[in-house]
Amino acid sequence: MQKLEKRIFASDVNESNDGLAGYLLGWVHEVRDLGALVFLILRDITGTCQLSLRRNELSKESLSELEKISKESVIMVDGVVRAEPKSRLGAEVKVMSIKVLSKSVEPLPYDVVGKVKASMNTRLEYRILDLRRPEHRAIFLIGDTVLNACREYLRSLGFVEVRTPRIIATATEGGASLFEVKYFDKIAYLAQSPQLYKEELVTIFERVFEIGPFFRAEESHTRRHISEFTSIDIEAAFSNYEDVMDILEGLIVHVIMKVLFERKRELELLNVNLKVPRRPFLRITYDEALRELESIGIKKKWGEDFTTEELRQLGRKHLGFYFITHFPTDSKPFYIKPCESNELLSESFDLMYQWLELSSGGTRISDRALLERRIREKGLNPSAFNYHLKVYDYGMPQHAGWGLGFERLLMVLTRKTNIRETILFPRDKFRLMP
RNA sequence: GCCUGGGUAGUAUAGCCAGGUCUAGUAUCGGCGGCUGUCGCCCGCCGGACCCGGGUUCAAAUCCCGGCCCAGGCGCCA
Repeated sequence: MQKLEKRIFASDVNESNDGLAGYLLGWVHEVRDLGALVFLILRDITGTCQLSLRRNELSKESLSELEKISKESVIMVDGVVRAEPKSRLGAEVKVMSIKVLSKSVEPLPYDVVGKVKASMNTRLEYRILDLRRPEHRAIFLIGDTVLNACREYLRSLGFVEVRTPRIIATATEGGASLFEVKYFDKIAYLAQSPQLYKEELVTIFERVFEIGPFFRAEESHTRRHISEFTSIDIEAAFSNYEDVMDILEGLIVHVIMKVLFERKRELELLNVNLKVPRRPFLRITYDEALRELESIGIKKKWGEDFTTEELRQLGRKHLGFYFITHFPTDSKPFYIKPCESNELLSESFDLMYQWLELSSGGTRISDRALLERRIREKGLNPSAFNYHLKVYDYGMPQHAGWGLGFERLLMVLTRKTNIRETILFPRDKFRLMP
């Protein structure tokens, strides 16, 4: 087949390109065979477009290629873009020749067009077909913009991107929920957070961030938990919880503006009407949240973390993004700094979107003696943290930071209610494949 | 870890509670045929399924027990 020199993308197939000649590459999304006239919907990275083929105008070779066509086959066609009022899209490609580059099997185990519903299990079993649906692919195109916008924003504030180990010798935040791995003749663990490393690294770079996968061996089986997730983490020297809350707010706003600008088409595909939230985000304290719950008849013992039902109630009241601050010190990990005015409270916060926890952070303890005390109070063994504690002897500035769940943020931005939809290949207690 | 619900063609479902009329219905899908403007094309014919094992019963997709698998909720967390 002779190839015209210019590749035309699906998004080029519109009225203003009437007369444009070239070739198209992509996957057969749909086939509508009317006999003498055949319509194919072609899908490429830019979207879908319609191809029209008249059997009596095709060569013998192209006709035999056309007989091989099946949904999801990879094809190449030569053709011309035509403004076409008879097509609802206003334009189509009049095909001169067609070649099947890679034939797909029939029947496919999964309906890419979406005429028939698929269960979450089927979708994940055939994830690579599931992702071919434009509205599923759109989630990850938005995700790409989110990651880019995060890097752009944090670097603009002087943060340095770092990479810390995924394979660690001991727990960072308590003993539970770690995956064991065989490490030569030793037992090691998969990191559940970069917490201690990023704190140490502020003594080198002052401001660091890391975007990467972390692992939690939680028994959770819910729509918002997976065992391998992506965390966006920052840590900043000479800063407290309020400083990093401002950064988090600014990041969310920047990300949303960027997504609105770069991913209009994807947002439309997902039918999402995204709005830039107004700053500053609402901030309520733990004690205020407790009073709000009490006013609707939920009495809660002071000191405990919120249950899911309580968060749902708070989320009903506070739509959109908001912070809950000043959690009881004992409900937080050992490295969170207690308030100087009241040691029972901590300089901590969670960023919420309605009832979903997106991020949690705070001012960290920068004094070694206090940190050791808190480790002990948490029932952990300080000697397990020897390497970390030593760092506090070498000049440790006040610092603060947070960790933001990337997939959860993506859930919020794409209005998805199951986190498995916002990660390409989810891992949970029951799923290790594909 | 605890609790709840579910498993019927490739996919998604009806049927199950109240066992027989289920030779298991429908949609999509696949095969064949027809169709020159479809756009979730349409029309006709054909094809394909009761998770596994045991039990109850004259009779089991349906009831009971065990197993496997899946979905969701709680606690915990991002």
